[in-house]
Amino acid sequence: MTAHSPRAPATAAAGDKRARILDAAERIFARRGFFHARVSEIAKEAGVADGTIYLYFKNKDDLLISLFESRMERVTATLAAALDKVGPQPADRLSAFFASYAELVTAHPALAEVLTVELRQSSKFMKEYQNPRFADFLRLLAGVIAEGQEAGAFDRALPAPIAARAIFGMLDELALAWLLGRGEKFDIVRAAGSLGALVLRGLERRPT
Amino acid sequence: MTAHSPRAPATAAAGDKRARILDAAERIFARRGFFHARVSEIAKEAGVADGTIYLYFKNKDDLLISLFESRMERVTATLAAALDKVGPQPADRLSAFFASYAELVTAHPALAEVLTVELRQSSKFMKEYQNPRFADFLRLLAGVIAEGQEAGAFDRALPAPIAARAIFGMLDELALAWLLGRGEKFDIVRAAGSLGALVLRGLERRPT
Amino acid sequence: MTAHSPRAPATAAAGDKRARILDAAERIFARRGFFHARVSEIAKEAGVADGTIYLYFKNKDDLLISLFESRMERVTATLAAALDKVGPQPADRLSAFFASYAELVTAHPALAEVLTVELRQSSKFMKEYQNPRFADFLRLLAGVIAEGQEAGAFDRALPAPIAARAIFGMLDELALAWLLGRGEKFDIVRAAGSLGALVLRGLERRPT
Amino acid sequence: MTAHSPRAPATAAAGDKRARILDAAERIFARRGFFHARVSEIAKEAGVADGTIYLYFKNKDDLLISLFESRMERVTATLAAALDKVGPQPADRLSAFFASYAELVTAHPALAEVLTVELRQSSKFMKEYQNPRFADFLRLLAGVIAEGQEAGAFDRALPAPIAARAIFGMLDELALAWLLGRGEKFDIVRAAGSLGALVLRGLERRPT
DNA sequence: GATGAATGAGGGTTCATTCAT
DNA sequence: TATGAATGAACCCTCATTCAT
Repeated sequence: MTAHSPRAPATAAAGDKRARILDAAERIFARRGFFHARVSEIAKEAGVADGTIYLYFKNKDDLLISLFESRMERVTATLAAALDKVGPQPADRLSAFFASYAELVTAHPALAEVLTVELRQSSKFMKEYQNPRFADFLRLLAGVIAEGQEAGAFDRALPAPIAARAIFGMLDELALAWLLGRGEKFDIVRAAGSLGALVLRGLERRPT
Repeated sequence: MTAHSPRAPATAAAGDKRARILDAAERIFARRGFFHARVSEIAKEAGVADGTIYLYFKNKDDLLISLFESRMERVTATLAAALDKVGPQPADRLSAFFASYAELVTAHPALAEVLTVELRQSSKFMKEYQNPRFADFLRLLAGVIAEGQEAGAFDRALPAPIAARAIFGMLDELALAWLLGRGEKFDIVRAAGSLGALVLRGLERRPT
Repeated sequence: MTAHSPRAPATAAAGDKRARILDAAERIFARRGFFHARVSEIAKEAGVADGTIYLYFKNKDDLLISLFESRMERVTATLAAALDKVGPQPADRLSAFFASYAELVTAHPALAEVLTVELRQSSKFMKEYQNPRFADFLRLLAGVIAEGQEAGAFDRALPAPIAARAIFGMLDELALAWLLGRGEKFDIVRAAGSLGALVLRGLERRPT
Repeated sequence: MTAHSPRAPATAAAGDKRARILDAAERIFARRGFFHARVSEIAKEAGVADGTIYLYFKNKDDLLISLFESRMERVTATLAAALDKVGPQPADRLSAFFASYAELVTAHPALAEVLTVELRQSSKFMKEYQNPRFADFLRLLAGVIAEGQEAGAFDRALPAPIAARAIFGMLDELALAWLLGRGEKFDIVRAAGSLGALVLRGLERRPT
């Protein structure tokens, strides 16, 4: 967990440099994939020396983890802000989640590619690392569902965390299809809207 | 794919060898991940010499692709067989798909791990390779949905191929959560059942 | 020295097979060079199985040596025959040697390429192997010069074996230039004629 | 050639490193031959890590080509300097060329072995590579002959470039014989002198 | 802090050779 | 004799990481 990264950069330049490396890593990881990405390539893209990366990150794995944490934090914050803008109705909040996620993907495709594809790369990442930022993300989504269940609006058959996980799977796969579907890029925002409606109908309690 | 399999597997043992290598690769890829897996490790697991692998597969990438094709073919065949056993009702067929997928995951966790995680590994795999077996799989699922739409049972708001993709994302993520959730292994078959019901309610046309 | 090659092929087919392998090796060595040539490639070109080559030759090195011996034997025999056709005059004999060598190169470019280039390849060939066939070749040429010296026609300043070696160097380099000079192929027969005349003038004793 | 030498050899030691690798390659190639030489062996001989070689040379082939260029450049410069010391008489200049070449071989046998034997090794080297340094060398020698022809001292029957090539062949073969003739090492300087005289007599125009 | 030349362990792949059939 | 599938030792090269400057 980037224990040795300067958490509180002494100077603005240092803080700037860490961010520049993360930005570069995002582009290179998206373009080449984690394993094919070269540390020297990232350094070049960031405009720093190879060795400089090791002043901010313990190693290449740590760079991926730090990138993931940094971006996932932003994603969760962005979605949380979007949820804050809509009313307390569970249906509205769930719809907003779907819409905001799709907009994020279109606005930041490199980010989406890294989260979608590279997230599953490092065995360290998948098996050892506990991934607290992703847990935060899932908690936000599960919260929306749990609120709906508690309010009596949503069915309780499916535990909220599992429902959240499944919904993330939907959105993630949708993003992947959109990112890789070179020629035939469908309208992901519209598709997310329809999917949101589908899930909503599926969750809503029927009047007996 | 494997353009250059030995001219003619003269003996049964030779024909067996390709399968043994694929089985070994499945286990090693699941255990270590594609990039951390060593070709020599796979050879050892298969009980063949390193060089023998290159008699059946062009290179390590080709081994992954061939493994994926072989297994995805089986998965699609298994699911198709399961669909054949249930009646023509779209709702029954979709439910059967969810249930069978979850059963496959519990019956073949190494296979599931490879399909779930390693599928997204090689950039060659993700970006260059057209992936016809996965297309077959999606076509099977999309077919179930399209039939429901044509029969007037399912809503037409979402194109069947996109719905299929999203449903795959759900199941894939569910499988991943189940596979990696070491301690807290939930009941994936039950969860898939609930998810199937959810999707079904979401898809079904409401009487206005 | 191909001790284990069947010196006296029991059947015509076997003798044929050994010759076919040598012919194939000549073409492949000329095309690819000794080190880049694959034994399996030679086998394919010869229309035999890989293992068959090892029934006739101890190993790849032995194949090169056997090829060299076989061809050098022919070359020496051809040149000796050419010398037999001209009179006993040393000048005529030396001229005939130059002319015949150039004609051999134009008639058998693959052979020339192997002798010219591959001859210098294997360290075994260059340093360990005593090369009796090449010694025969040089002896033939040195003999022509020695006869001239003994007859008082040629100068004795240069020992005949060294003169022979230098003349071979001339012809060998001329052949190499001709073989590799893709576009600008000069007339090697004419050039050899001029060179022969030059050497002749250089060797002839001047009337003081 | 070596397209990617380190950006700027900051220190003298770094500039030295490329030269040390070339020196080591010269010794190892001479000892083992290009194909049997191991890159790790050259690195050890040079006192650098294996990977360091790839900072200065693209690959093993490039190392051979660079070595050849470096050495041939020196050889041509040395011979050109020797020619500058003698007068303008074509005969003197040609004799000086023969003598200087022989002296070079005795002074730098490893260099001579590489130029003589390894030059013909790589098919890339022989067939694809244009070999500008060898062309410079031949041009120097052809220039001496052409000057003699223009001055009316040498016969015009043989084009100067072909004569130069043939003379190189003589000297090259003489060097090879001397290098490999373990026990019976003749006096190459004396032999080159006699050969030079022979060629000179052969080239000189006779008074009719 | 910043640099980037140097390191060297590690691995995918090739291919001469063998041997059961 | 002939085959060709199988072997496995050997090697070139890559690239994450270090450390002297």
